[in-house]
Amino acid sequence: MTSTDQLKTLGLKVTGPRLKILALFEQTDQRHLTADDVYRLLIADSVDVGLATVYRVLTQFEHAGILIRHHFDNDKAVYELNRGGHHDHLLCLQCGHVEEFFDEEIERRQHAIAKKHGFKLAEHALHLYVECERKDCPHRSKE
Amino acid sequence: MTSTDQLKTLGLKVTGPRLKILALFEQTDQRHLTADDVYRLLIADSVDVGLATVYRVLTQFEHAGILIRHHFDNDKAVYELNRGGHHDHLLCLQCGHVEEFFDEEIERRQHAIAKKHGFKLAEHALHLYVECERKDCPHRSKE
DNA sequence: CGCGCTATGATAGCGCGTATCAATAAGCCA
DNA sequence: TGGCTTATTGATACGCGCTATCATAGCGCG
Ligand SMILES: [Mn+2]
Ligand SMILES: [Mn+2]
Ligand SMILES: [Zn+2]
Ligand SMILES: [Zn+2]
Repeated sequence: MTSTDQLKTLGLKVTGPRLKILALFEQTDQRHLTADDVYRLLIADSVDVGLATVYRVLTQFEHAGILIRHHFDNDKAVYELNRGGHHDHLLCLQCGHVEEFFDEEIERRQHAIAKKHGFKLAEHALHLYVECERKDCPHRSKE
Repeated sequence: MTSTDQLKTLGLKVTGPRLKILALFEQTDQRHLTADDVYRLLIADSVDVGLATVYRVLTQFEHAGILIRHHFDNDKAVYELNRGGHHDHLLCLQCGHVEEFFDEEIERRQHAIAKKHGFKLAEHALHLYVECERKDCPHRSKE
């Protein structure tokens, strides 16, 4: 399905900013982007967009299920394309490198724990903060 | 060990605000407090303290290992007394009720996952967001 | 005590994100 | 297609949590 159709299906008007932001997430190799990342990348690509619009569209896309928002332990939220498969994150404290993982058993136990306490698990956040073993961190990219 | 001795041992001057804040965490039944919670509780107890001091002391206590800071998925950080045993948190989305748990197997797997990816686990955050089963949430207290 | 230096508290500032509001443009219908 | 209605955009002001600044107060030590 084309991006235009995808927006229409969700009842969102097909506008320049929405198409550009969606295209950005589909094309970039950086999976996890902050609002400011998106804004800068668009500006650098000569797309004249406002920061407020970026924030609004990201929120709309999140509510529409196109994007997923995460709040790692820094001050800014990051978004990534919702590719359907749930995963959790491992983050290097030195360089900020982000890696994804999924552990069936941990997922199972989370549900069991919630149930044992008399609740129904709605969502969860599992963030593993790690340190590169070597002094010269192998993951030097910003991300 | 008395609170005064505890502060001295840590190389912190024994001051009114520090003693009062420490006493507050040791006495209150609310385990997890925001900076503003602490500020309001002290003011309500006729302790004349500044908000900036509360923020500073909480940070110092965290670095000293007296307190632990958490960032649940709202905008403000919460602190709790470091009672030695690690635990993770389960949070009700309806009423904000917080419950603590510890799962040996999940802890083990977190280390294994970090290792498998070539890192050493430094810390982690595991937050289970749940919904009360009943419409009339059983946990109506604020926290 | 009395001195040096840290701690305090009022307040200004900072960063991320949201609300406001006038101008613009998407979608729809004739 | 041309106009009309209404959602969207973008510049900017604002809110909130927290930190920096700086003059004053008070802790600790001789
Ligand atoms: Mn991811
Ligand atoms: Mn706790
Ligand atoms: Zn998970
Ligand atoms: Zn844990």
